Amino acid sequence: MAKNLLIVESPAKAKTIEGYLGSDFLVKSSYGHIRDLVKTDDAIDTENKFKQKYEVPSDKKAVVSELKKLAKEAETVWLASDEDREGEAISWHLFDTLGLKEDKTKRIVFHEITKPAILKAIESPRKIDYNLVNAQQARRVLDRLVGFELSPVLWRKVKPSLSAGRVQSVAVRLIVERERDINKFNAEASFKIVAIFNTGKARESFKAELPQRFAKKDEAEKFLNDCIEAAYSVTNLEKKPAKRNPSAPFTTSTLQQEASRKLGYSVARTMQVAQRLYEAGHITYMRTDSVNLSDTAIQGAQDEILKAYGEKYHKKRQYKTKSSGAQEAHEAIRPTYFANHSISAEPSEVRLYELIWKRAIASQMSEAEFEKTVAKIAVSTRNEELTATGEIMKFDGFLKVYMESLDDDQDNTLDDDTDNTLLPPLEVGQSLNLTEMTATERFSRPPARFTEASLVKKLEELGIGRPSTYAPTISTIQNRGYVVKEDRDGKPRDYKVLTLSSGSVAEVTKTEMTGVERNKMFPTDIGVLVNDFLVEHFKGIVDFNFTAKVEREFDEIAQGNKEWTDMLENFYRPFHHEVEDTLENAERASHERELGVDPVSGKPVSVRVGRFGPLVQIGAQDDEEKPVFASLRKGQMIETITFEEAMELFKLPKKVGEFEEKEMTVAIGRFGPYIRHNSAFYSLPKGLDPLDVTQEQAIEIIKEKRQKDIEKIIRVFDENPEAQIENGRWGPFVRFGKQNLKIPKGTDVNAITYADVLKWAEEDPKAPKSKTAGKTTKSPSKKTGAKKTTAKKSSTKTATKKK
DNA sequence: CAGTGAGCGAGCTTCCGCTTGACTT
Repeated sequence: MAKNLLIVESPAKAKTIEGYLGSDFLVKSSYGHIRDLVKTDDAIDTENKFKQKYEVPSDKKAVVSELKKLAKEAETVWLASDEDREGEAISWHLFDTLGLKEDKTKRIVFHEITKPAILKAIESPRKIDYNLVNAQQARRVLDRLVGFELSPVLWRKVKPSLSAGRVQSVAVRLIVERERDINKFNAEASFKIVAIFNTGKARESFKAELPQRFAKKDEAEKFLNDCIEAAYSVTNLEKKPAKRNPSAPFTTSTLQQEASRKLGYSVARTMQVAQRLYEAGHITYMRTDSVNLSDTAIQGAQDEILKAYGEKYHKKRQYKTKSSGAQEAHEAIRPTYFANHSISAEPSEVRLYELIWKRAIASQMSEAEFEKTVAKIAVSTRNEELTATGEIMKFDGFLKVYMESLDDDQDNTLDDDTDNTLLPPLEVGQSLNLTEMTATERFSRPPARFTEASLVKKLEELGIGRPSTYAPTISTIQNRGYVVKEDRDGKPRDYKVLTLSSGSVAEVTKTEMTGVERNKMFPTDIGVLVNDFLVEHFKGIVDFNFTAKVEREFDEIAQGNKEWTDMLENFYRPFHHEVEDTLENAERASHERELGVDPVSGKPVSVRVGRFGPLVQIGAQDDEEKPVFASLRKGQMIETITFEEAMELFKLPKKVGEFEEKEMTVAIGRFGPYIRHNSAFYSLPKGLDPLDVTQEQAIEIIKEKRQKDIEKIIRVFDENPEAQIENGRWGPFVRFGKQNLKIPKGTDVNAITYADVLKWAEEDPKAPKSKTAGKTTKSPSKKTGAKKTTAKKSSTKTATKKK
């Protein structure tokens, strides 16, 4: 048996480290935390120094008993969890739960998984740092108290099953407030002047712009008119060098942002793919807030850059973290081997790997060098000067491999399409010919809505949440129904363009789409309702600086300058008082709004959140005649819907006639307007107003859809017409009655036999097999099905609950 | 004795951070 048992948090890490150490060491993983507060309300005794009740959750029982056994057999147990607050607590929980002995236990730490780093760590073991452990307990207890006292307030005052917490409630607040900022934003129009000049020589035309804009069309028109007779000349030429530095290698948050911008991945997808890369040994750990690279990594990157691009492209760089809450227990995210420019894996993994490789390599490369030229151009009839800028790259440096994308909101002042292109050779005093000049009406832009990734960025800036929780938090606030991620169509908007060419000024009106959104975060009515309630009654908790404030106190605890129970005492007493006070005195939260009076019935029209979501209602609850209801549609909210929009909702669903002796109904659903006929759904073509659909049009749409469905069928099996091969959205699949079957990779579609279909149908996990057989459980909840292996545990749990 | 108001029933939901599978859709 091994003399030494070394415990780390991640099994992939354990495997790597085992390779570095000799056979004297057995390396195992705790799979993160092994203990947590019990789920019940008595987990913390607030009257008795916040004494906690911990338990080993059922899915950790096996790990704990194995570690216990191995620890007993080992001479020395090395606790090698991460070097941060949570890691220290994991070590302490292991020490306590496994029943380790003080003299047989050593605590070690390392920030990078390299052989020298580990050997060095083993040479300098220490004891568990109980100040750090206490800081973690304070964090854990505070989060539980906040979450488990606030949530029940919401159940009572808003709706059951809702949740609130230090992190999620602030995330929702950010989205709600951004939405309000956008709603109250007034776009201001101004006219932007762009001129195209030429020097008289072929292919030597370029663009210049007036730095200032005109607020009024008249002013812009006057400028263009003044320019008809004007002469133009270069008054000033300035050339200056510019440099651009590469970004630091990825952290969890920056990886999520770039994968979102460049690859269109959700934050959850990014983490899933990164996890696979990590487990396959392609990249270092993906949950990190550090931009630091190990010495071996810096050397590895240097070797690769010298080999692939030459010395001129290399520059050794050390990065420092910007976010204050960072705990830096790991390295930055980087490829394990810089020599692998790419890997062979699933396409999603390859793309993410290449992104990580490029970013890490670029971070050790030299800066890109530019020469920027700014030319000022005088207009003889006006005082203003036009500006032309050109930029040429003198040396590409890191741009040879990597160029970071910009956020939408990094350029939100005014619509802009300044492209820095090449200028022809110019001289001061040189006169220029005007090819064309335009004055285009542009509008100031509202603040950008959050994407999942830009929300993560904001949370990180505020020090809220950790790398391991960004993705789950984003999921939670969507699962609770506080926010939705969706597309919005936007509205057309007219703008004017004045053009001066061939000596006269002409005006045209053009149309652009505004407010088009893709994959953005929008608050729901329930999200707004909960947020406003929390902001009104628990301002301190949903304050953007709350986390930063308590983090400072956690740091003091970690340094041994503060008692963790004192800190909690100071926080909890007033907080709990607010909870009690709110439960007792606060009104039920409601956002009911009266919109007006229905001209037909003379009854009031109002909007509110109902059992199944936001609704409009004509008539009052206590009327003799029952009120009429309609649900709000995608994009409509209680706060902003108008009387006219609300009344429109009652016009649908609408019958549009009969076809094949069945009624046709037009309505708007989750995916847009549709016709329902004989329990089948037919989408309306874009641009057709559902209110205008005639019987003839509806029949036409149904027939067209049927025809298209027929065209999708590749083959029908002779043995059974219910079985057919169809062309689907992602390629061919087999339709077998109500089952949709995947065709296994590499199968020749033409060679599929009916026997194959029967076999696949049998193997299909979704197959509607004999469900009723054998299952006699009284509570058919999701959990009972999922936890077959832990039947024992659930029985003990119910037993403890009874007492 | 009838009507009214208050309380109870009986079980559920929920936090944040650290880790992977094992599930279903």
